[in-house]
Amino acid sequence: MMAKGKLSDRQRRMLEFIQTHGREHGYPPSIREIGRAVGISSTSVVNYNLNRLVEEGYLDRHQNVSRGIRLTDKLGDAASRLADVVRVPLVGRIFASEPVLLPSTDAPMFGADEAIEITRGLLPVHEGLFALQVKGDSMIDAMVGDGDIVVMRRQPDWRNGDMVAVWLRSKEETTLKHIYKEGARIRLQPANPTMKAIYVDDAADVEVQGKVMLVVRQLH
Amino acid sequence: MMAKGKLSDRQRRMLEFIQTHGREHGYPPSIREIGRAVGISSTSVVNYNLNRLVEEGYLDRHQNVSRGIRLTDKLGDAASRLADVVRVPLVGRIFASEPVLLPSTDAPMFGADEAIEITRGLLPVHEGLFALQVKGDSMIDAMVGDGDIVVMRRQPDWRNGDMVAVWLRSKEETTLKHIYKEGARIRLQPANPTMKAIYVDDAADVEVQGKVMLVVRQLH
DNA sequence: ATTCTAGCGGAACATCCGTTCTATGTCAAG
DNA sequence: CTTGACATAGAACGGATGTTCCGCTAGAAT
Repeated sequence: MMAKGKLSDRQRRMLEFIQTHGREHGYPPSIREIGRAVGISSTSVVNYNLNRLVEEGYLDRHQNVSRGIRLTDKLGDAASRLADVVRVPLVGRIFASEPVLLPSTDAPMFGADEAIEITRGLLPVHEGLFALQVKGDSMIDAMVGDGDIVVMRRQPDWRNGDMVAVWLRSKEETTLKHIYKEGARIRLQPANPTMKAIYVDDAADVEVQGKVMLVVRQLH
Repeated sequence: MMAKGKLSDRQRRMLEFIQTHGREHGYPPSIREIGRAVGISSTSVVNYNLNRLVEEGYLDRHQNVSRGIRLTDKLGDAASRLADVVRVPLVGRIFASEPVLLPSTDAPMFGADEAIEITRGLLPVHEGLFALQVKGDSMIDAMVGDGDIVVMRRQPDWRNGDMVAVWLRSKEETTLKHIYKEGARIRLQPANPTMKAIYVDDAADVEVQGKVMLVVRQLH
């Protein structure tokens, strides 16, 4: 006998199929389609197990409605919750030796064939974002390595402690640093606590290109 | 006459209804439901306008399938691209001084109330994943800082060059390193190229806890 | 042994639903 | 005015789909 709260193998496969079918087709499967997929010849058996899944809280059903099935979020299935994503254009690369290439227009994604998708929950803001891929090992003091993707927000203003991409005019160099205003001068603090800060006397020498919101490193 | 590429008021309302219906019920509306919602008595008229919307690229339709409608992303609707998300349980924290806390069961998300959502495109695999938040600055040689989130895959085997979380039995220490087998001994290479590798003579001394797939750093 | 329940299979049924056909009206082009 | 494309309405048809009923089996409970 099947213990309460447990799912049979068939029921697990049914859930998985409903999940997959919804993702691939945009609508739920019919009873007969479910039966065909998991190897049940009788529609009444599919119906029976669907009702069991409703009892266990995995499904909602609408009576007398074709494909009237909805997955609940009991499985933690992403498709059932409104976790939508933000599409961030990948506008280029970032070197130490060049200023940040800012997106030329504010028109979102216009002509940007490359982009990465980030779930909304990972980002505090969702507008004015763009992404750059770091080239080379020059940003190691910011704990950012070769190939890492930096998601930034285009904004000229900043607050103490923000991590920003700055272009140092005198050095002709782009770096990622935490920025602090200390009286007349500006302190640029590496994220790596074992490294020392840089002090800039002339505030006009630092050009803030954007505020870093997220760093993503993909390992293969 | 209706200009090419333009939508009539009816068609706009149809699109909006299909969108809303999908969000509220989990499945698309039938032709008659659409007609009722936008004030069309004839099913053939709804059918006609649906085909027009397909021509304009707003819809996909499956023939002879009830509710066989899917919205394309032409409207920029987030709901149409909300399926590509993987939910990764955030099972704990990772210290240098303790072994990695592995998820006790393989049952997905069991009891894990905390989780992060990652878009599928960012991860090469979507199973057996769990996430840990790094506590402290002890992983700086892996370019991983305090508060960073490490997404790992539970797997005992590894290949040369993989970045893995290892527990060094003799040192009683957890680190994140690139791992290489060099003859009898094992080389553990920090991600930071300015730092030196560690060599372990006894292969039994290293216990691979998981393979690192992704590192995410959120700046506030 | 008997009873009861969970689970399965098959068939019949009513309805839901997409498709198709015919008819009507509108409006601009000829 | 005539023509033709476009849009709409209504009705009918057939297949798709959910529901229900009956019978069967295996195993646990009595």
